[in-house]
Amino acid sequence: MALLWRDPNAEAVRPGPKPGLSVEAIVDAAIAVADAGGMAALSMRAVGERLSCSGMALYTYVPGKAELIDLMYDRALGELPVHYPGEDDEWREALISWARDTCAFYVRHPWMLQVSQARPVLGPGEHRFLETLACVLCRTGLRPAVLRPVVGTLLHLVRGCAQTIADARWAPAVTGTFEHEWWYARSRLLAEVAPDYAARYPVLVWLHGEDLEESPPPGDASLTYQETEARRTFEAGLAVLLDGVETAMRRADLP
Amino acid sequence: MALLWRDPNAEAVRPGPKPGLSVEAIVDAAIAVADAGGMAALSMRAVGERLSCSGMALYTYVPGKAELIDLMYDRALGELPVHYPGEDDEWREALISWARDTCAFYVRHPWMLQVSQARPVLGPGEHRFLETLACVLCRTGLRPAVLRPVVGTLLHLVRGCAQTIADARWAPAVTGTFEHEWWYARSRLLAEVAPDYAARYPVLVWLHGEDLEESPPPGDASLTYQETEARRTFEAGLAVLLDGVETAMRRADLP
DNA sequence: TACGATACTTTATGCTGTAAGGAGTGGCAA
DNA sequence: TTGCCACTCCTTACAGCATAAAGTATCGTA
Repeated sequence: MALLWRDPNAEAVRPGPKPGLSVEAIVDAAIAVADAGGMAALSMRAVGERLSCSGMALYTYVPGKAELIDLMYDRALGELPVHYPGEDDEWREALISWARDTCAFYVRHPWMLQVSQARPVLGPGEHRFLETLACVLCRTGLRPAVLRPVVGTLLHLVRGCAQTIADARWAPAVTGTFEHEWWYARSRLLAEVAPDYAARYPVLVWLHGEDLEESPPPGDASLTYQETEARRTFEAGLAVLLDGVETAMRRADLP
Repeated sequence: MALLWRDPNAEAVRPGPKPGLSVEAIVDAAIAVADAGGMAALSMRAVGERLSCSGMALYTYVPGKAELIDLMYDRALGELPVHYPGEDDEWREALISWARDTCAFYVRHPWMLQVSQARPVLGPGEHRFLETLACVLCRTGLRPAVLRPVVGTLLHLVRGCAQTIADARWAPAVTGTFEHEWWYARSRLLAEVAPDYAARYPVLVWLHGEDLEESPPPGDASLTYQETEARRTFEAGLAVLLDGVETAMRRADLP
């Protein structure tokens, strides 16, 4: 896709009325729409409205919605940092920083998680993004064949956690109820409809402690229980994963 | 949601014409539609067509599309196995079996991955599913506080890999091109549009070897390159993660 | 000045979920 | 037996979606 790799400065003088818009402006507006209302709110009309023109006007600059989404995807990735400095033996700290930045990024732009990876976008933004991760990972000294699955696993963890956090934040807006109200109503309904709960799911009850029955535990009051739990999963899961990478390094006789 | 926990055998005799449909039949038909055409093809009219009735007839049995999706989600989870036998010290094998079954399940029903987790469904199917995983994990002897993030991380890995595999399988149907054609066209385009590729992304080139330039490596010919890579990520990523769990067990002075 | 390319609009088509209202069915009380 | 009415299912309608097609306004250039 030539649009992805186009040079924004190359402008040809052509007959006809001056363009009132630009691909850049359209992509930015589309990102703003998707950030505010999610992928579901991203319609050509909505983007056009933000730019004070009809939805059809966009088709002059962009072939269709699919291509616009590709452009949004690649452009948004550009806001991520590129360098994670540090010595080779500090790869773990760098990787944790990378993961936190990337997770926060996906939470900021949850619609990114709904872009199909069926045919990777292959734009400069995605390449830059993967190059950054590869740079950090190659400090471990592991071979490409070992690192490649680690790349995928890290991405799955980061994206999964970001998805959960984003879902938790959207929930009140979508369902119209706050978490504690919903939680209270559901647990009461559950006790009514499945009175033998503790007997049917003993291990689950053990695993979650009393969470399903009592109110959310104290913590950062600005975060929902779901989000707190998702962040715990992120930090602890990342630590477990990196422990596994260290095991692989030990097996390969690396420091 | 009482519909989720309803007893299918409890039938009340009521006036009026005999119902020609049932919630079960509708949910099954909806699952079949979504399996065949993805979440995008799941419309009330499409489900009605499969049952030889209008889309509006479904509203007699189900309050709306959202509730139907919840029912589909919970019912589909019922087809997963519940028991993963073995001694306590064979938890690793059991967990790998669980992960493979679950990944294959999500690949069979990719629409499951698009069901929002904003407000968990809380039906019997989901509880059974999580109880199964908890049963396998508690064999490690680790404490709930340690295991809970492992549950989340495992789910993220399995779902992420399944998503990638499902995307790879859908790609030809959606884009109309086979993987090798698409790959060939894109790499030619890439070389044209970014001639300095190897200089701009040196570490990425190192990480992927010559993948971006040569044809897919030999392997199971029935699988696409993308899917092969996704399966490698799954197996190797799972191994790394379980190595990390073993590290945690060693720290806790467990066998 | 006239041409023709470009920018943008309006209109139309066929999808979507679902609200509203109408027609037919059949168990039960009178 | 008759009438009632809860119930099932249908048709119609509406707003919103992507986008194809056609029409109009603008402006560099011959």
